This record gives sequence, C-alpha cells and structure tokens, in this order.
Amino acid sequence: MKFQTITGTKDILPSESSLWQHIEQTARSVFKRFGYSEIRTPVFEDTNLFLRGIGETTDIVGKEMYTFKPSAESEESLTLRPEMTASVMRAYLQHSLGAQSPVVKVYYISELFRKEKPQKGRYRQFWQFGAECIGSANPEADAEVIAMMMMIYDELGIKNTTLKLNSLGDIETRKRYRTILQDYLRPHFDKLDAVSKERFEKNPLRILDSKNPDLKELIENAPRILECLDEVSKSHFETVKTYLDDFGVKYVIDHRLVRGLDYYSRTAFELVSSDLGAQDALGGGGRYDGLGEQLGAEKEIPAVGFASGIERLLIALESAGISEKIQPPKPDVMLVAQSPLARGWIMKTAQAWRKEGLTVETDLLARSLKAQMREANRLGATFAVIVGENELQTGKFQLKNLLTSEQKEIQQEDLLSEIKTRTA
RNA sequence: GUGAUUGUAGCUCAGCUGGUUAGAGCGCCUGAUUGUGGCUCAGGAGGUCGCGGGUUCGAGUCCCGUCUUUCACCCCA
Repeated sequence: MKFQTITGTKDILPSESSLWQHIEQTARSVFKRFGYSEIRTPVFEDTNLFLRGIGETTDIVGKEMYTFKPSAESEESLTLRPEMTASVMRAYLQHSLGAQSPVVKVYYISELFRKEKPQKGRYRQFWQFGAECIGSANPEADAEVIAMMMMIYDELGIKNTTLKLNSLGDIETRKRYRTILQDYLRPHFDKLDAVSKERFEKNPLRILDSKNPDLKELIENAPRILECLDEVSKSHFETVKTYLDDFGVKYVIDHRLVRGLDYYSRTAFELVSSDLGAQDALGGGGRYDGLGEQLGAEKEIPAVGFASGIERLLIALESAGISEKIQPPKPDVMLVAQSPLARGWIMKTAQAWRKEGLTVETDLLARSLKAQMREANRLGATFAVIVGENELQTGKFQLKNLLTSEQKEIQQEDLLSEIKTRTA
C-alpha cells in the first residue's frame, strides 16, 4: 500500500517553500505598515458558528464543510473551518477585544477546508491570507482594507488584474432590491435556466452572477442595485471611491458582483485575474456589519475585511514569470574535508561559524573531495574552504570563491572575517 | 454532485495497427593518473508501465472496474 496525499490536498515541497515564504513575508510586511496584528484561531470550531455566520443557504455550509463528531456518542458537532471571518468575529466577541480598543485590526495566514471538487486554483485544503478591520462603520476603513490588499499584490509584482467594486446597500436595500429584481425577472421566468429558476426564490441576486451567455442580455438590462441604494450607503460608497481615486487604486464598478456569503453589506469587492482560468478571483471581501449580531452580539459591530487565495496567487506569479526569480537561500561557504582528521575540524568550525551567523554546509556522506566540490557548486555556495593535513599543520587555508574561481591563501584566524566581509 | 480528461524511471515525455531482456532528455552517482566545482567526454544506478480483474499463445498497448490527475459546470479565494 502506497500512501499519498488525499484528493484536493497538496504538499508544499522544499523547492517551493521559498516562494511561499516570500508571499507570506510580503503580506506580513504590508499588514504591519497598516498596523494590523496577526491572529491565529483553531482549525476547527463548533459547527453552529459557521451555520450562523456564513448562512445556511450558502453552498459552503450546505455541502462543502468537513463536519465530524469528536466521538461516536457525542452530541457535539465540529467543523474544519471553511473560512476565517466567522472565527475572527467569534474570537473578537469571546475575548471582548472591542473593549480594549475601539478598532481592532487583525490579519491571518491560514489553511482552510472545503469539500469541493478540485480544479485549477481550487483545493480542499487551501491557504488564504486576509485581514479584518472591526469597529469602524466609516468608509475610511473600507478604503484602507482595499488599498492594503492591493498593496500586497502590487509589491509582489502582480499585474493583469481588475478590481471590481460594488455596493449591496444595507439590509433594507437588499430586501427592496430583491423584490425589484424578482419583479423584473418574473415575465422572463421561462427563459431562465434551471439553476437560475432555482435561485429565483432562494437568492435572486445570484442570478446576476450567472455565466450562462443566453442570460447575458437579460442581466445587462436588469435594474441595478446601485440605483436602489439608501442615502447612507450611497454616500458611503461615494466616499470609498473618492479615497481609492486619491490612492491611485484603479477599479471598475461591477453591478453583477454579488458576493456569495450571506453576511456582506454595503461595500463588496473582488480582484480578478485573467491568468487564472474559471476560478478567476484572486481575492475578495467587503463590509459585513451584520455578522457580529448574527453571532450573538448585543449591538451591531461594523466590520470590513478581505481574503486572498494563496494557491491562486501562485498561479498568477507563475504566469507573470515572477516565481522563478525567487530562489532558495544559498550557503555562504562549504567546508570541504580531505581526511578524517579534517572532517572533525570542519564539523567544529561549521558549528562555530553558524553561531556567527554564516550559512555553512558540510558533506554528510564523507565523499571524495571532488564530490564535495561538486556539491558546493550545486548548492550555489559562495566560498569553499579546502581542509587537509597541510592546512591543519600550517594554519594556512585555501579559500576559493566559487563565483569567480579565484583562490587565495588565508591564515586560519582571518578566515571567518574574510568570509563574513565578502558575503555580507 | 454532473460531464470530460490523465496515469510509463526523481522530473518532462517517446513507445507504430498487442509480439522477444521498456527507451530518450534532464537530474542523480562514479571516473577522466593519485588535494579542487561549473563545460566536455566515458560509464553507472534507477521502472511491480497507478491498482485489481478479464480477453489472448502473448498486453505498457484491447475490455471492465477502481483509485488518481487535470479541466469545466456548480460555487468560491
């Protein structure tokens, strides 16, 4: 029996981890500059958290959750987290984070679990980085979150993206618009496809999202939610757009952008890339003022956030030719031993130099000098030091620069400082 | 869940209508006169042809099942 990864899961191998670290470091760096702190929550939660938070009619909750009982006789139901926002809000409420500071700004880099059929840019265990800004109802928060997300992509060098922007208004607006949309669609009901007919009652806004080309014209001519906005949402949206203009963040208004999770209100946004195939969303987010109350808060808790798929970002980095430029770190020096006695010396010296901060390689296979040199070259070491009986007796060492092929004789006591200055 | 698609050395792939010990490139290892890498040359290791059945004198090649890969629908990051 050969073991292998479960369908929809992936190993991140040593050859790829540099790229992952590069993405994570870039994200952390931007988050830090915006004053966001990291939050880490458990990978599993009470199933009800997601039922309440995400919405029971959504596909995520309806058919994509990994739900299990901690033991056969237990009443409890647990679920591997399919997204982070509900967990973050749960932590915010549980620890009364809002009582300590009026605005709580957190980010995460986490793995999530959804039992979907895998395809390009979609896995059953996948990674997201994202941020939540909790406590401000003002458009400044929306603008900042969007700008922060865009800055990460910008610093990673991602081009060919489109930022889509829309506003869903407040809850009243959505209710009102829902009726308006249904009234518009009702005379055309027979023309709708099966999926859209299904959505007509349950979630008519999703019909706008349909990829069916036959419905294109119908959807184009549908009444737009932006024209139905309440006054507060309208001016909120205008202010968000003004800030984005000021920041130089480019966007397009997309009337069809209706985010899938129930808790969104007002601002909704999505960053799409043409490099990605059918799953074209690199990241997305929006305002979710209603979530806190859904999870049991006494009053409305205004909040806005975004989430980005790391595997999808990887695809975009790949097609932009950026991923190949991120190389794994290379050793400063390879210590090459020519005899058993020399091997003892290089082991001790390697240990000492590593404490000094150098990246030092040695051959663990006791191979020939030639093989050790080959290894040094393969690893991309800057220097090789060849250590044999002569060196140990005379205290004079051959320091070879593998990048230039220059070799010179150095006194033992000067080796470390020479290598340090030349690799700094 | 539905519909397609893939599966041969570590990697990328050949293998014609079923026929003797399954190949290439890259990578890996060793060597090219005894203490020196990268290029070149020579040699070498490495494969239950996803797995299980079946057809056949004979299957990597045909059939069935199963798992897996990839892509799309659905949905989403």
